[in-house]
Amino acid sequence: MRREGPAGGPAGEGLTMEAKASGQAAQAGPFPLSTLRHSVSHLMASAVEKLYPGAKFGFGPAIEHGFYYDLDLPEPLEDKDLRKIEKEMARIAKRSPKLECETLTREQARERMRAKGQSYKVEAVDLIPEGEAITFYRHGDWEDLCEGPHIDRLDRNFAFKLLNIAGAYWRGDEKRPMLQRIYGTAFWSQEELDKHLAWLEEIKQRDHRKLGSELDLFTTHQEAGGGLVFWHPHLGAVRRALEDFLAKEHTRRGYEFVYTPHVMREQLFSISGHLENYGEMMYDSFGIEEVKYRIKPMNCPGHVMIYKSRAHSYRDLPIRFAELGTVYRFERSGVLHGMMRVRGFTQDDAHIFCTPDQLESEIAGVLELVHVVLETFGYSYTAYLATRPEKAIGEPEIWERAIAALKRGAALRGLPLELDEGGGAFYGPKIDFKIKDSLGREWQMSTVQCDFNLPERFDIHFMDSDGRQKRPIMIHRAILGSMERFIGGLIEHFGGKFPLWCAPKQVALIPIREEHAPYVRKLEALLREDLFRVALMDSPGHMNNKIKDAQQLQIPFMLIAGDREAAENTVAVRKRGTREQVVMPFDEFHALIRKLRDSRAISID
RNA sequence: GCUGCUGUAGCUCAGUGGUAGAGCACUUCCUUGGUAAGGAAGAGGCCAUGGGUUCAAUCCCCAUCAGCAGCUCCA
Repeated sequence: MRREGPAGGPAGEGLTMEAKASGQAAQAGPFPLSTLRHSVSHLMASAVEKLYPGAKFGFGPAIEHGFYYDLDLPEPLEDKDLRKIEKEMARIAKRSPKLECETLTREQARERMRAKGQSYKVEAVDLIPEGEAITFYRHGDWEDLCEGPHIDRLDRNFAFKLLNIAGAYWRGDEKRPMLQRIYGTAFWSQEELDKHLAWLEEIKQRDHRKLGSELDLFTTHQEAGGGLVFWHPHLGAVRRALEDFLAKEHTRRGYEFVYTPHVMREQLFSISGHLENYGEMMYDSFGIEEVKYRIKPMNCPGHVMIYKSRAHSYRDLPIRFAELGTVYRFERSGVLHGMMRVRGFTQDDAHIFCTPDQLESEIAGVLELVHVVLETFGYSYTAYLATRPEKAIGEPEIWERAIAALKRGAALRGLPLELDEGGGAFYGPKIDFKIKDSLGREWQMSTVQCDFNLPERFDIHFMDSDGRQKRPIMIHRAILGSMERFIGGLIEHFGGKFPLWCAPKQVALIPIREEHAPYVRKLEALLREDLFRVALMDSPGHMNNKIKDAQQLQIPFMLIAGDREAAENTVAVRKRGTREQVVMPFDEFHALIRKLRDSRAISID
């Protein structure tokens, strides 16, 4: 899933100084929030110039949750410099609050920027389209080439904070110089700023890498290599629960599970077009008895092999092959990120081979499954239609047919589609889903892709009712995307508080004294027999300590048992995140959690 | 890959140009406790790896590996 990062993800990196912020926050001020933020980025730039004479400026737009400014400075900035800059900003806002606008001709603008040695700005002047006004905004003795608009005065009431420093290529091009980017944010009130900072803090607390170590979920290892995830038993349990759920939903919808090799002859990927179009993502070949092999970056060729293994009648179609297929892709070291961006991952992949007539209803079927699965986790979503990218195979007419089929499939489900121009896979167009998590962040995961090309390349066919060999169509689709990315996202979505059905441990058993251990061990046996995952905390030690441990591990239910409970066959039940306990017969508790589990309830209340 | 930063006990982190500490976790003993941390003792480190500078390097320099904030690119 693509991370539309909250901590200053580039909402709109323009070639102009235009603020493209969504301005999602309530507009409590006299100007739109994005206008305020854009003005504060100017204020920041002027403070930087004061503190670091000779600074050169790039772009400094407002973005989704704040603003940034790209700067070329002789020295690298440190975090503590941000506080210094903030102080200087406050001073400038008080001393020269008035923002004024001036319109210049292109030549004047170029000359003025050249005179100041602002080489990036000189370039920026030429990026302004013909016929558009070229304006400068000034406060005090600092001015910036900028389209505006801005707030009128910098001494209005607002609150701001500079957040972090990072490198950013000039104009987003990795072949160009790297500038220093300062991210910050601003609001019309201190309360709103505080709320935003609390949100950022919550994101930090829920970071899957942090929870991953606190809850003993997964690790990566320097000695094993970056981007390779080791799933510990706790996360293994989560994955197992998801896989069981998926297997049921797929079987119910006529999918059949297959298993294909992880390495295959290089030639296969040459036929499929992967080598040519996806080669830079693939690991080098290696020889087996003089023949070149590759680790697979995708599962499709393997599924085609199975399809090709015999002749098919139109009566066989659609054929739906599903596989939790593990693939390996080269990712540059700097992009690796916990479980979210890795080099080896498992897709909940499937390929549907169908006739042209079946295409739309099959697409609609996939969309239905996507809905059922995402709903189970409480995700809302938006669907995007991704069209032909620059690097693509297949004739444009074929692409048009596929796009039309996706549109009609979505229409069958009444699913509205946003457009993602040029975002398709090299072999066909697709519908991608962006989900919104409990912190309001958007991620990309599910995908449905139409493919007229692989059937052609592998020359697969079916015998139609008219006695002619025809070409089937392939639909590639993944619901979760990758287990790694999806479950990494789930950790953050739930903040480690998994629903009962997929929680690593579902019930903690805590005897009050050691002599109550046999009773809780008896309960453990009953629960395990019913396939519950139980944390039996019967080692010597104090009850309070065990309660603390169980709470910290976010175990949904704690059962505490002493003399009374053992005598009456009851349990004192304490729910995750609460301090109250309810005593009930064990059987009643058992029935309760069975219902919660089997209904895959999101909440344990 | 690029820019900047980081790597000390299983985890979170102190610290020093003369080869190391805390809390939690772990082990053992004591404690028998009714809803978030009982007490004591012990064990645990080639200070990421490889080079260099130095009488001497965990500390300074270089490279490599891994991580962090981003950029670029993606499930």
